[in-house]
Amino acid sequence: MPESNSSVAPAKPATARGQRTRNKLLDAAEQVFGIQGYDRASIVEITQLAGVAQGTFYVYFESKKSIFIELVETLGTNLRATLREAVAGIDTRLEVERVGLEAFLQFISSHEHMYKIVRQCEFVDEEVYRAYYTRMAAGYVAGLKGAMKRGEFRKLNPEAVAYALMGIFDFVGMRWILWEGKKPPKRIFDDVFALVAYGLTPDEDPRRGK
Amino acid sequence: MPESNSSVAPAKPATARGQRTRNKLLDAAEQVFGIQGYDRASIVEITQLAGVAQGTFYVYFESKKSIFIELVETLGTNLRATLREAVAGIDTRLEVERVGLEAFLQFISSHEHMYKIVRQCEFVDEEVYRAYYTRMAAGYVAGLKGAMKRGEFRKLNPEAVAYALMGIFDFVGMRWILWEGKKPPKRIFDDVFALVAYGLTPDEDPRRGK
Amino acid sequence: MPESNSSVAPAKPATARGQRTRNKLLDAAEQVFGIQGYDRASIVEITQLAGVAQGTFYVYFESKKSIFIELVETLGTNLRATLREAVAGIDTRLEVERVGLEAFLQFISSHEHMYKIVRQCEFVDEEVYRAYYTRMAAGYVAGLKGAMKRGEFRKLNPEAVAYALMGIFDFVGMRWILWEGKKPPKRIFDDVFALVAYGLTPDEDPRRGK
Amino acid sequence: MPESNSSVAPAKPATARGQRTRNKLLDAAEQVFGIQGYDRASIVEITQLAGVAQGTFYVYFESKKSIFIELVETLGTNLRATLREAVAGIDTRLEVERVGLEAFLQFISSHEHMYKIVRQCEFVDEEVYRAYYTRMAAGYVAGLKGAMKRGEFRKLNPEAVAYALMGIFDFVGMRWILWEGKKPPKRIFDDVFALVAYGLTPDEDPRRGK
DNA sequence: CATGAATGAGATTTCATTCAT
DNA sequence: AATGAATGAAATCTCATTCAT
Repeated sequence: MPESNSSVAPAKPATARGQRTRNKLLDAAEQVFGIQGYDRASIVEITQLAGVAQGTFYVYFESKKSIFIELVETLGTNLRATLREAVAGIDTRLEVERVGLEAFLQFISSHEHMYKIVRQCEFVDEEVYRAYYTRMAAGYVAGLKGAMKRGEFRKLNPEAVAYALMGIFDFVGMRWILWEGKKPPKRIFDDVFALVAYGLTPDEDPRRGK
Repeated sequence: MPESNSSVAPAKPATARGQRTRNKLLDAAEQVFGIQGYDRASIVEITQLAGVAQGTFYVYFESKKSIFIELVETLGTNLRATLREAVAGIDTRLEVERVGLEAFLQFISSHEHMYKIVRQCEFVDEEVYRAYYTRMAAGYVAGLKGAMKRGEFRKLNPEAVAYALMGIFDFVGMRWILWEGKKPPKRIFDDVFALVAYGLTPDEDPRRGK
Repeated sequence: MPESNSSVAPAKPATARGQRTRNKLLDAAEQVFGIQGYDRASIVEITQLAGVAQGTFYVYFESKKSIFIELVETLGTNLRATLREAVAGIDTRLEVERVGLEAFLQFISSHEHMYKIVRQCEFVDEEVYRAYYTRMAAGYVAGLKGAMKRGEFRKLNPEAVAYALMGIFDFVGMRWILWEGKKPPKRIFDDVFALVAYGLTPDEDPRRGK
Repeated sequence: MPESNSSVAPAKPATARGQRTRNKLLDAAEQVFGIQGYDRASIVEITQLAGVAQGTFYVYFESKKSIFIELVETLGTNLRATLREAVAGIDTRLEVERVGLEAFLQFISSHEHMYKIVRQCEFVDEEVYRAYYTRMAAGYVAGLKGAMKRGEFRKLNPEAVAYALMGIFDFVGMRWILWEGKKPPKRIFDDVFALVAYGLTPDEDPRRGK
């Protein structure tokens, strides 16, 4: 596996046609990485699925690794944006959590490969992998701090809570969406959320429960 | 002269010397798979670390995949046994959870590679990967059902709760043990556990909290 | 990072340069398989003789086996075509046999490796091996039937005769061309042919003998 | 494939037990070489089929090649002896041929692997391979010369005839016994023999035909 | 006599990447 | 911008053979 040495870093495409080709490659890569995993995925397969020649790949991407990382980062950015938009305008934090969970499950339902892609990233570039969760956690922490200060949530270490919540969402998503192939039934969703709600809101909070 | 008929499935070693060699290989494999991940790990590296010749590997294991799977299954079995022993004799379920979390974090602290190994398994053999969590979940579910029946825990779907708890433990372990390199500070541990405790125990339960 | 999904079946070369490379490989393979036999032949040796890099082989052929089979089938097709052309226009069947034997010996004289290649095929792909002789026999049978119906040849089971003739030619070719390195002297050729002629033509046939 | 260097050439077994083990290995080797061919056959497989440990092989045989050659030579010797015995006491040469063909087909019927073993030999040790046919041919030549001198057979080059006959027998054996799995039907046998008979015996010979 | 552990050379195959066109 | 031929390093796996017990 020669490490690129000379060769200029590919520039962004200048023409619309170039832009299109680049996107075809990204889409194909999402499929292939999602199904085969990073190491088993091959550039040939990606280019074939994209319908271009092998050499074309290196017109747009520096390496296999670089397209993978771009993919992970794009997915992360999109997921966070989706969540932000989903909860915009909601005024109780607990409701934010409910809608957030809902939106998260929805997002991974329609990006079936994202799970595997993100997880593979741990082995491809640890830094990028951590950044993915670190940024996600940062978003949570901000929201949680506010809710704790306002007394909506118990006063607990916000980072601990953030990772706990991400863990719950991740595993529930894996169990039902990845393995079952569909979003969890309402009964499961409600119970997961109840656990979260009781865990987060102070006993005396009248709004608690649903 | 390859293109063989799958040759001969390696038998268990007949002598103590053989047993020793096999173990050296397993130990080396745990290191190498843990550091490099399945695909990047190479048999050469494993045998070098084990201090045997390359061909010796195939005296004891059928393939790279087979030693990996043996490793994952052994780790799973050991972890479950450790947890079982840790909580034996404890009579309140909440305390079981606390001790269980403690033991889990302890276990992965001393098997630093287990995390990555288990996660890689998703890409190596999906069935084995699912079995790992399915069995773990089954253990939880049994305990949770009892606690719910006795009124110690809220009545929620036990499988949902099992995966939620595994998710919490997994992510907290990742964040502190994997990334930080040490067990989470008491403050974090307590807050994670508080979240779980409030989430699980009914409001009126006098034993709740710590 | 092997353990792939059979990757991509090599397409026919798109450029003249590619076609040239593919042919160089086929030529080299004929030499190497002919001298070493299938199993002892190695891809390295073939590519070295062809003057290309090892990986280039797999640009044009799926596997060692596939190039070998292509070789056998090509040889069979060429031999049959050569025989067909050699006897075209000849009107007595006995003369056809004489010219055919001549042409056969000539063909293997100038394809010194063909013998060993075809024989190895029995161990590489039995079906291809049988097809080689089955097709050859079919050609014979057609001609023999006609000659028998016209009374030129004795009425004998045509398939039996076809295999007997192929056996004679094969063994005579082996004894003189393969082992001696040159075509059998006239005296041998004539006696072999006499045996065939007397065996095939009815006693009263005035044209019999030479 | 290391070539043996030191290590003493294995002596013939001293005990009856040793003799038994050696024979078990030879029998197993006949099976394995016959089914897999020389190169694909492995010592492990032979020893497993023989029910002994891998190392035991080298107590009795110097190498893979040496057991193979012993096998070929034994088969050749046995075949020739069988033919000799079958035709002993027969006084017309044509009848000798008929009975010889019969006996040949019978022999290979009951040594199903012999065909492939002998053919593989061409690629293992050319000298042994030629000796196999050379000796067989020598037997024929002797008999043919006599028959020709006595006027029983046409005067043709005896070696040419010998190889032609061996070719016929070989190919007929291949077509019916190897491929069909049973001896050729009487009709085929008779026609093959008729071809031979008419080819060999002078026209005026009153005994000709059947 | 017999065993089974150990070796290491060698074989096929894959694939990211480069480059001339 | 796009192509497809070519490369060569590296990976997994096989197996004849040796050796200590």
